Amino acid sequence: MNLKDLASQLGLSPTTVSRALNGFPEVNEDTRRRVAEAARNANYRPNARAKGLATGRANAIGHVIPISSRHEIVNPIFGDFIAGAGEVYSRLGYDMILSIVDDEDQDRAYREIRSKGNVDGVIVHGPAENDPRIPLLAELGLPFVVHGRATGTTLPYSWVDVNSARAFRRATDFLMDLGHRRIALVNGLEFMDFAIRRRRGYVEALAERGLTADPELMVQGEMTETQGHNAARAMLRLPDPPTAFVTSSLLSAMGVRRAVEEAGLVMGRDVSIVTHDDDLGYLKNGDGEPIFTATRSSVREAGRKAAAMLIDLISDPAPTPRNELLDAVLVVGNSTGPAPQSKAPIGKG
Amino acid sequence: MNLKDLASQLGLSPTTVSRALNGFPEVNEDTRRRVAEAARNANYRPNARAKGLATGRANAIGHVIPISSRHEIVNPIFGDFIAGAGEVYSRLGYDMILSIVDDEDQDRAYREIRSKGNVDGVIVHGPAENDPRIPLLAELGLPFVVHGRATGTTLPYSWVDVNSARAFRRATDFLMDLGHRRIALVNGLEFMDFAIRRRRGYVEALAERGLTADPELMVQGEMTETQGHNAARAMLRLPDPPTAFVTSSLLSAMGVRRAVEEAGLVMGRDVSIVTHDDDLGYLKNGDGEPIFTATRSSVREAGRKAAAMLIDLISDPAPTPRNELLDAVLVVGNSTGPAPQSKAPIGKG
DNA sequence: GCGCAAATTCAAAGCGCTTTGGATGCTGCT
DNA sequence: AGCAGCATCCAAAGCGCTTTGAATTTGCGC
Repeated sequence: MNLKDLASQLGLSPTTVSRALNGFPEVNEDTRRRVAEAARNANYRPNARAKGLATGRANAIGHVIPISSRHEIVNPIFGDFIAGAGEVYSRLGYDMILSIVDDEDQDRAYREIRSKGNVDGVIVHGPAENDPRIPLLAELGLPFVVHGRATGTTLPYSWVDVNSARAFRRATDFLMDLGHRRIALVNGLEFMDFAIRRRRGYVEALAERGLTADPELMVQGEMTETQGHNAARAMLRLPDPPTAFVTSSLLSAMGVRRAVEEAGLVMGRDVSIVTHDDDLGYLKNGDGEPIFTATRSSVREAGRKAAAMLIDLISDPAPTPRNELLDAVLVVGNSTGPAPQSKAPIGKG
Repeated sequence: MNLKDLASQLGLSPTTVSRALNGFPEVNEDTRRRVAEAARNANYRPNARAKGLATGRANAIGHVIPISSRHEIVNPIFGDFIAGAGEVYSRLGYDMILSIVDDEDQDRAYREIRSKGNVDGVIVHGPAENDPRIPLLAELGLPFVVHGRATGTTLPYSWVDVNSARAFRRATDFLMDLGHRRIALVNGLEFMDFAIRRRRGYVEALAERGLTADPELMVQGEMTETQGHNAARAMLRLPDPPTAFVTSSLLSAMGVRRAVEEAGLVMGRDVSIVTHDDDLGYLKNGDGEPIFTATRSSVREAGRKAAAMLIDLISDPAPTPRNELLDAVLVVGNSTGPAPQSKAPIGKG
């Protein structure tokens, strides 16, 4: 069932039917009703490709997921981001096109997307420092919104990001207020922009109180349970072990907790943990009362915001870069408590 | 830069250029080379919409992700499945179109997809018992492959699935071989097909040794850390607590472990755990030696298989249903050991 | 009853590609 | 020389929609 069929079935021209369905003013209200009803009955849906060809708009947004051996980006947060964005897309009649692209092929992939013309814009995931995709997309003239920011980029561009530095500064401050001085950082890979900012927030908070970050207490890596476990186990064996941890993900925090318990210590009493929590659908920080004290910011919400921003950008004839900085809230759970009195570890002065 | 431009730039007709690029035989090899080179230099890429319109094929596969209040399917395994499928798509020149659709709208969504004509086929995710999508898609004549199966469906259809029943039978057998008799099941939601099969495998294994499944030792729910924790905590307080757990996901298993440790018990000695492990990129069951004894089957691999199967199905003019049953392997980690001698719990019985 | 503007409707072109059904030239054979 | 057969190439139609420009109808003031 196509436009022509529908039109001839109604005894109208395709022109009129098209206009009736697309809400143009120059069509009689009676006719419009008739058309709408016939379309509904016939279960008519305009062919997306033809529509796209005719209008020049694809009504679709692209997401390019880099995948590589360097870092496994089949990221737990990706699903939630997509879900948030998807809500907006389906509400506004957009399709979402996903491309899984090898890291080295990114340049080619974006150019191809551009010339294939099946999307009106793209969302950039997981920006790194000086991310080359930003100048590339600007050059290609393809509208885009970055989920995160890219330190070092001078070009203006649109983004939605969490105030990572601020979140980690608050987390660190919170621990210092509780008397902690040896605070470890279990971070994501530090070529990723968010990880850079988180470390900065952590380092600055320490510095403000005259402390310097101890390299032995900072690790970076894939944010997995194992990472947290390995890092914490090693650190807790140091001569002067940390009394608190700041971690970049709930999974890492869970790993830290396991190491804490294996060491015969009690979380929230002997060792405190503050984690960042992306508030994922399937990885909740407890239902109701939080398990971990955390800086929380919903990735799904970020997905919604980014999608809405991009569509806004696309429909604006002379778009100027937009951006939105989301603040994480600090929720207090059972993983934090006052620093243990420094009955200094045995054997230490 | 479009076909016409490229053609006139080469002094050829669009027809010839099209044929040259698409590998038709009736074009001179010299011409073909010239065309190919010019296309490369101009960074020419055929417009996907126009091509689709002309050929009637979309060169895209749809994935409809149901999202609902009933169950949060922003599923941790989804990302990995997509990654696997995406590899195949990009290799074969297909796009992946994701639709996030409200549960109640599924019927409408599939019909819409059908008539919008922007995909050549779809992958069905998370089939439930008697899943209505299967007859619907068959009726619509839209090629599809199911990730999983749908108990109760009589129509033949194509699927890729893990032998869940067998995996859980083996897991249960393994524990019984170690002497366990009180074995709990922490399962996914039992309107999902995989959960039904897992329970069946578990129940059958018990029955084969003359045991009947104790309803008190079976729970179903979202497979989260909290679920595992809550379930295990409750069960470990029973007068006759389980000595072993079979869980449906690594996250649940992590929750069970936490409850075990909170109860002052040792995993692998006092309480054994076998879990199913989807071998996700960011949620590894240890690196190298497994943490948990597990039935392991890569969801990413399943994604690859399903994608390849669907494309195969699409290109076959008279497709007959295909299917592929993957077997999970049992990997032995540190979470299992002989059942403790029944020096019944202190203060009990 | 006439002219003009507003309200409706339509025919046809065009989006960028593929594909059908010829053209055109050339070779080799009779 | 004449023709079949092959290798190449091309013009034009068509995919299903939107949109431009024009035609037709209607309403209204005089």
